[in-house]
Amino acid sequence: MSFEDEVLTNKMADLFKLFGDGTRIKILYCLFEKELGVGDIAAKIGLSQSAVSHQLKVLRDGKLVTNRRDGKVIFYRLADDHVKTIIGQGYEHVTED
Amino acid sequence: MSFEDEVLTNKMADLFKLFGDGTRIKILYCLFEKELGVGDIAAKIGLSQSAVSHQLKVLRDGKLVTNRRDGKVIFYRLADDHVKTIIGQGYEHVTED
DNA sequence: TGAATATATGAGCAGATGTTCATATGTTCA
DNA sequence: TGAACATATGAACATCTGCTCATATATTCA
Repeated sequence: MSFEDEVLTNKMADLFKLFGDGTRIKILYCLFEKELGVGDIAAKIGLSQSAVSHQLKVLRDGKLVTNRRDGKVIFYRLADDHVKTIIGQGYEHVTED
Repeated sequence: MSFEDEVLTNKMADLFKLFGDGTRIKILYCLFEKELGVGDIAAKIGLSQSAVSHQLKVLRDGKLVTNRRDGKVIFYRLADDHVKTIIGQGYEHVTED
């Protein structure tokens, strides 16, 4: 990485910004095992449907999650394995000694 | 990780928050190779001494950097290898295809 | 078609964030 | 000691963020 690459450093900052919020971390962690509907996520983390939906949009725009519709329910899942890897790194750092 | 662990998820979010700003990413990247004084960092990334100093305080409080004084200069360095690892993961994610 | 259910979205607001400007603190050296 | 240099810090300000509330959109099924 060339340090002077303003675009690249900002892209990285924008990526980490997505992980820099408790609600979004919880949403992502919810989806570690299996896809879930919006209502399920909201219930699990104890936030309103609206708040979760707004954050899911942020995560969608950031390409960290994808979704599919099945009837009335829209199921969300993690977009790729980097999400798990990055959260895993954060977890390790935070839980060290 | 127990998902319900509000404290843990917030700690993780606070960690990622540190990486979620272009200026801080640049500062951290500056320090990949060797320790640097505040003035050097400011010059490298093209920001005021004050702005850099403020962000260094944030990084210090977050335990991502440490410093030592040598005469008039205060040298900063990365606190541990997790910093490189986490930025590396972000870099990979951002530069993929 | 119309009611019920699930999700998305826009406006508004309070709190957080990052920069600048001015100034304080700390160190060296003549 | 006092001037010069390096860094830190506080206040002020504009911008960004994440939530709530109200409402729109989409789907199912009687």
